[in-house]
Amino acid sequence: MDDIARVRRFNRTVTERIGALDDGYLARGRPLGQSRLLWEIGATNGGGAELRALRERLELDSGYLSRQLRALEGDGLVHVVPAPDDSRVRVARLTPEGVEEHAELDRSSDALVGGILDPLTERQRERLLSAMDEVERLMTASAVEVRAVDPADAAARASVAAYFTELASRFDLGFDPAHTRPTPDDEFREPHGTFLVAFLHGEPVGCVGLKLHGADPAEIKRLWVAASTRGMGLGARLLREIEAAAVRLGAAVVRLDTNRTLTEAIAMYRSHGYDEIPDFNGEPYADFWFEKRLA
Amino acid sequence: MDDIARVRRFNRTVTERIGALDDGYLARGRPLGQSRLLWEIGATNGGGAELRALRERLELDSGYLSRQLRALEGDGLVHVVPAPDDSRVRVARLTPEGVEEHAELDRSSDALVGGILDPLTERQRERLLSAMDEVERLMTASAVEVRAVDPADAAARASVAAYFTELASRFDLGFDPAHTRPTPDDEFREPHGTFLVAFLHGEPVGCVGLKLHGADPAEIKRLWVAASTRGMGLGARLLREIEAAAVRLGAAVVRLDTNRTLTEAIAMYRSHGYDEIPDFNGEPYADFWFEKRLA
DNA sequence: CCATATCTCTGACTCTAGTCAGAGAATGCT
DNA sequence: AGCATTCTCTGACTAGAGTCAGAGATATGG
Repeated sequence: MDDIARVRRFNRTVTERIGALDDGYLARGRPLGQSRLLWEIGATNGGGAELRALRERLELDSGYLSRQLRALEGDGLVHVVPAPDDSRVRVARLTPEGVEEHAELDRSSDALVGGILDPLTERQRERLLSAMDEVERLMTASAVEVRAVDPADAAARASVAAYFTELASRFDLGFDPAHTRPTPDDEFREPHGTFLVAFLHGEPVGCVGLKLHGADPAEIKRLWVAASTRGMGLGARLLREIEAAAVRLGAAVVRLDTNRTLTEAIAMYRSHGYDEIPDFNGEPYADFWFEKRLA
Repeated sequence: MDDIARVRRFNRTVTERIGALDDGYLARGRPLGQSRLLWEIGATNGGGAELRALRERLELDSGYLSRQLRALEGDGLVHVVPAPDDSRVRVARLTPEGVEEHAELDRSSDALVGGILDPLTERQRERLLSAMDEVERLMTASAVEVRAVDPADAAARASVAAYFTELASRFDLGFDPAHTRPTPDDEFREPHGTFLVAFLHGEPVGCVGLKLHGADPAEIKRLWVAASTRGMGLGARLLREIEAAAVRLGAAVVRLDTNRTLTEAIAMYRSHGYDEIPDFNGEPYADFWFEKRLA
């Protein structure tokens, strides 16, 4: 059976079995939209959910949301009050009955999941759960989109900031960006270089920069993968894409430096054809230097 | 993370990624219901689809179906003609434009599946597909429902017929039900015994019978699993459930006979605590006899 | 041949989801 | 203080999905 048929078959079985779950049972005699909303309000811990945040998250029309809330208020499950600091903004909060109803949704969703797991033996269940984890991880990985972004762009800035924070927590001696060799934005812009950011659901979850040095080898810098998306091969993907960009921009060889505490990265460089070379840039925080000749 | 959270997480990722597929793109500017219908008509090979069959399969109201078909007819994608043999029945058939549109749906669905697979490396893709197969198999397994059924019931008859057909094709010397020791329905009815059938989507996909012999060991017979549902542990499940039924009906020991060509069954009996014993019933088609003491 | 059942179609509904254009209140900016 | 902006709400819609009660045509069993 070919790949596409396998995916379709998976699709059919899964939606039939799990789709029924969401639609039928979570509704509990109430329109699905209202249940979803109730769920989402209940998921925001503590002080209630701002309407504008709900609208954003569920992508609802403001009029539509308003009406849905009124229906839930009518059922006594929710009450909507002005936000304390800004009384244009309103906040939805579950009433005690709403909390109870939310818990009930929770329970019936649990029961439905149980309906899938219960008929299986312990071993089958364990295999199903691992396979689900694998599908979930790989489908998430395939939802990641990598694209070139201006280094001054908010997503690029956020990625680099996260990268520096990560270094500070991992390096034995901490990390201070001021002590590293600085890279002006322009060096990560074409034609001097490029900067790639990986997005998942619009959030940056990884980055990598490339800096050309004329006829000398180009330099790969700022390779970062968010903790939440590790183990999905995203590092390797960023490396592949930045190598492709390097080729496109005319580099025949790429180099990079790294710290001895970044063991996964070091292993990855080695397994992707990078050879260790002597210090080529005097970077104070580096312990290893690598080089790869591109096809 | 507990099991239920794992399933929910899986659920969220999968429906987001694959649900978008069905809804958004398969619609192609046409209401989803009509696309589904078009798809289903196209899926029936050759002579078109009888409306009553469509109604059954898609669980549609007859008025609703009628209107949907009219809309598709209006778009020139389908034409509906009376069935040649019974002109109360009508048959929907794709027009050449309908065939083209169906192929287009097919292609765009392929493209969306491609969108999931393409960003992955060859190895990741292979892992995703195997994990999908595993999820699909185990979720199908968990959708199987086993219940006691009267041996004269259509589902029981169909199961036993399928079982005999299977035996005929596997035994070296064929199989003729007339030559085996017959079992009147009543012996598979409580209090003399019981008969379990496994259903998947309402279709019988397995069965097993139990025949009590007073203080002597009870006998397990007619253990069958449809070819389409092998490798899901359904045989073991039927065995477990019939053993439980035996205990409930007061049997302390169960016995069974089997033919040497049924190697998977023999392996299963051994691994489920059955010990080989001498011929206890003189069944002409049997080569092995097993016994198990129940807890 | 007649009564009954089967199958499809039409008309008349209901519900849910969702969109769009403002109105009105509160806030922020200058 | 005055004006633009932000946020929520109301009214007035549209469209899809689905239900229900027959009507009309055709088959079938006695």
